[in-house]
Parts: sequence; C-alpha cells; structure tokens
Amino acid sequence: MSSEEKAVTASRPENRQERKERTRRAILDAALEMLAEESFGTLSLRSLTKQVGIVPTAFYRHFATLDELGLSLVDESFMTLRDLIREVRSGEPAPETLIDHSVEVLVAQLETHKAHFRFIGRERHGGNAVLRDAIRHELGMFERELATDLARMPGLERWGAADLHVLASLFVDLMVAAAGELVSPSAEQPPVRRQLVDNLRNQARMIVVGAAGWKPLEP
Amino acid sequence: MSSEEKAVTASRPENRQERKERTRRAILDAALEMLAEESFGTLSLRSLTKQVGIVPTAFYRHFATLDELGLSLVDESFMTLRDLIREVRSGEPAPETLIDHSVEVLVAQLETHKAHFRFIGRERHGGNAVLRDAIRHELGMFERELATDLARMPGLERWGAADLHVLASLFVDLMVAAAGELVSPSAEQPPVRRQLVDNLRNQARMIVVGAAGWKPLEP
DNA sequence: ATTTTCAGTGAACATCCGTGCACTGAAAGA
DNA sequence: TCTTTCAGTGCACGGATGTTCACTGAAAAT
Repeated sequence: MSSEEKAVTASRPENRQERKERTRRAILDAALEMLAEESFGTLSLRSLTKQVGIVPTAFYRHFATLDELGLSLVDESFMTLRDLIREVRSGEPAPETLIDHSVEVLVAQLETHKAHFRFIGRERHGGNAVLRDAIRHELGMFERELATDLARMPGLERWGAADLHVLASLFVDLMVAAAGELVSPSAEQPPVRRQLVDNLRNQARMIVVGAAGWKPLEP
Repeated sequence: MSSEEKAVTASRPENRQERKERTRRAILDAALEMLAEESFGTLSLRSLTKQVGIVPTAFYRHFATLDELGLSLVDESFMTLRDLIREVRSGEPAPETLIDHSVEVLVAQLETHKAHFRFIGRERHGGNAVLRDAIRHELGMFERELATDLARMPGLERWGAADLHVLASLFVDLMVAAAGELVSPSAEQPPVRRQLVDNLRNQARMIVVGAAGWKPLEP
C-alpha cells in the first residue's frame, strides 16, 4: 500500500510537469464544482484548496491571483462554446433541420459541460468586474463569428452588417437565456426540461420566421 | 445647531415609526448602492451598516437576516418593473408606434431605477438560491402577465397559450438581456448606449415580424 | 555524486466577519 | 407622573479569511 493514486491501471512514474498540470486541473475542477453553489466572489481560497487537497499557499504555485484562475475558467468555458458551433457547422447545413439540430447539439453540449455554462451565466453579470469584462469580450467575439456564419446562409447573402448583428445578437441572447434556465436545478426533472427545450425550439423558429420576413435596413 | 437633518425645510418632530421607516429605507438604499460594485453574496453586514451610519447589530431591528433584505429588494425591484408595463399599457396601443414607445419607456425606466435592474440581472443567476428562486418566480409571473396582454392584440386573438408563451418569453429574454447591457458602465458613453438601444429596437422589430408570420401550433 | 529547482508544507500574522448580550435614552402608553 | 417599549449602542467572542515566510524532499540538471 504505497500510495492512493486515482488511476486503476498501474500508474507510470509521472513527470514533474505532469504532476503540476494534474494539480492545476484539480484546482480548476474543484472551482467549477464549488461554483455550482456559490459565485466567484464568495469562493474562498482556503475552502477551494481544502477541496483540492492541498494547503492554501500551494495555490500560488499555479495562479498568481484568484482572478487569474477565473480568467482560465472563462477561457476553457468559451472553448466548449466554440466546440458547440463547430459541431453544428460540421453537420450538414440542411436548411429545414438546422434549428432542431442546433438545439439538440446545444442541449447535449450543455449537459456534458454544465459547469462551464453555469459559470458563464453566473459571472456574466456577477460582482467581479474582471470576469464580467472578459466574458463580455468573448461573447462579443462569439456573436461576430456567428454573424459571419449566418452571412453565408441562403436568403441572407445580401444582408448588411447591421442586420446580421441584429439576428446574431438575438440568437446569442436566446442561447444564453436558455442555458441559464437549463442549468438550474429545477430543470433536472425531465418534464420541466422537455418543456424548456420545446420552448427554446419554438423561440428559435419564431426568430427565423422574423428573419425570413425581414426587410434589410441600409442600402 | 440642534441636529443634522437632511430636510432643508424646518423638519417636523418625526414619529417613532417614521424614523424607523427612514432607517429601513437608508439600509435598502445603501445596499442598492453597494450592489452596483459587488454581488449580494459578498455584501457584508458590517460594511453595509457602516455605510448606513448605524452599528452592525442595529440591522436586526429591521431585517431578521440578510436574505430577508434581499427579498425586500426583489420586491421593490419588480414593483418598478410592473410600473414599466403599466406605463406602456397606459399609452395608446397604436400598433405601429408601440415598439418604439415601449423601448423608449424601458430605457427611461432603466435610467431612473438603474440599481433595481442591475440587482435583478446580477442576482438572477447569482450564488444565492433564495434570491434566484424569488426572481425566477417573479419573472415567471411577469411573463404570464405579458402573455395575457399580448393575447388582446390585433392578430394574436386566436393564438393558443403555448404560442403566447413563446412570444412573451422572447420579449422577456430580450428585455433582460438589454437591461443587463444598458446597466453596465461601458453603456455610459452616449454612442455605445445609442448603438445598444438601436439594436434593441431592431431585435424587437424582428421578433414582431416573426410573430406576424407565425403559424400557431395547436388546433 | 553533487547541486539546483520547485510543488507542496505548516506556522504565524493582522483583519474582517456574524452574532450574543447587557445597556441607554427618548418616545409612547398608562 | 410613572412605566413600558424599542431603535440604536458598545463590547466581546470564536471563527474564517488572504498572505508572509522559512521549510522539506523528491525530481531534474550538472
């Protein structure tokens, strides 16, 4: 009984930087877990490191400040968000099944990375200005990427930047709002969950109908 | 130089319950002010009462717990939200100017009661479960009220409950998202602000176009 | 074989926190 | 006039917080 490693397979020696990376991941995961029930502002360094299983001061070997940890969480949260549209894009752009497919992928990704979406939704308007600004910036970029994607779609080729911005921001707002709902504990119950997803699908459809009947703004 | 009352006019004696009510308001106002820069979870009773100008323990003469203070803030925040639709309703329901008028009223109300909207937006997905649930409940009621309002509008008389829910939730999501943006410090600059308001107006218009072309779901 | 690096340790610190308790003094009630 | 009520006071406590500093011991470099 030499040690209590988590790996079941006879664990190989493990590098020094490998071990460091493992602790760093443990910190990020512990933070994501704790942030399900509190906000970043109330997260204390002591309780976090206790959860990880290290001493408080060891935290500083991986992050200079708590804010830096938060920014890392923003980064990886938006990576899973980009995975989302990449997966939507990789499927066929069949115009009629696109909405249903997108909603399906969103719900799946949201289930797999619930903590990331909850973090974004919670800190987007939260008490920490650094995280707020970082999330606002990332969401802005995300919206612009979505706008360029939309520009390629049939029927939208002649739309101006302003029109594309209107539509993209509608979709982003919708996605953020839906994520916020689906992440809450009340959405654990399948009937409630189904109702929320159905509503999301219909909301997206109504927006699409609006886009189809939209009369572009500028010349 | 008897005392330092805030009233410029020779202040009348002031009742006992009047004085209590005044302190209560001072607590609520101090909280709203501090919550512009932190979240409810990080608000400490000591710093709050220091800002008010009373001793920490005096707080308990007005609220049993901090959560109770938060619930009072939820209550009065949603009162200003109800004032909003009441004012929109009180105007004429002229179908063509309705959107512009609504946006205008929203922006005005948002400017007058910025702290209330910020509070709702910040704590809606915040770390405090009691406030989250209270806000979710109030927003649900608000959405249902909006749905019954919409049911009376020309073109929507034959819509089912599900369709009305879709449209109402779209408007609520849009309003919440816009409020969150307009309340942020970057929206202080007039050009940014104008851009946000313009986009909001266009988003609302696109949704209306979608509603106009919507084909009701059930029989 | 020896030295250097460095993730993690453990004690100590000053500061802030919520809350219990006995109190004061003026307004309200008798 | 005398008594009761009660918003606000002042102190004291036990506990949690972030950060400092010198340290240990194994891995990496020499």
